[in-house]
Amino acid sequence: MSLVFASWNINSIRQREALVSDWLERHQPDVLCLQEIKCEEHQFPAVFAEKGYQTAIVGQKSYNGVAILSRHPMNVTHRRLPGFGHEAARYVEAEIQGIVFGNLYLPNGNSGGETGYDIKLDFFDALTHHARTMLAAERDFILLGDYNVCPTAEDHAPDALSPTDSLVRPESRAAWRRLVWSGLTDAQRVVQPQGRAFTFWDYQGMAFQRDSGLRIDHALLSPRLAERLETVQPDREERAKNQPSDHVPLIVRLQ
DNA sequence: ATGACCCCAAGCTGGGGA
Repeated sequence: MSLVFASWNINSIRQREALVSDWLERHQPDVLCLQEIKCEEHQFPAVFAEKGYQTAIVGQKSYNGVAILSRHPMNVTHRRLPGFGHEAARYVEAEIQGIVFGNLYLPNGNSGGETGYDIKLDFFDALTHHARTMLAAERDFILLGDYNVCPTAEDHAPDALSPTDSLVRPESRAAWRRLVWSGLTDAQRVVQPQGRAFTFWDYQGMAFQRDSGLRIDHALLSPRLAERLETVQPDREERAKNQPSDHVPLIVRLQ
């Protein structure tokens, strides 16, 4: 039996309800993790529940917000990232089919000066601690979402970012490596060790047409799940749709 | 040096995004 799940920063679920509905019809994933839903729970479209998906929504007004849609029974385990002391709606976690799905929207870090950037590193520290706790307990888990980090120079087009951008700052990349090297597997880099696998293209400057993109949406797998990995694919077609999100779904299939 | 694009809450402008 295979399991298909995806991560998608949707940049307002209310603006893109129809796009997501259409995508779900065509792909029929077991689980879809959304970020930047940009609404409160009571504003989240009802259509997904009507289609038979269970929903776990952690929202707030205007900004951030994450949600998990699941075809299977779901047990919500966290509505905030343990150890992260900020109120923003950036993490929701649920156990589905014996697997823990941690759906995260990591702070961008470019706003609010160094104080704002430190919040990004704080989130990374808390996430790494949480991952190590689950590794020690030998849980099967996936940490997926918008990490707002390009792990290496191959993960952004040469002209896509300033060298001082928080997505490529050395401290951001070091924090990423500390997390991954705790014992997790970057799914995309198993099926495609090198080269471009962008998941984001800016709205400005014809970035998609020029393929001036970033790889910032990631799925990290615990050891046993890494053994089951079949395919990983950013769904680039979605970026060519009318009024798309600036991110595309990252689709993962496990055996 | 500035704006570019898009979303949101407000309210016709500004913050945040990446």
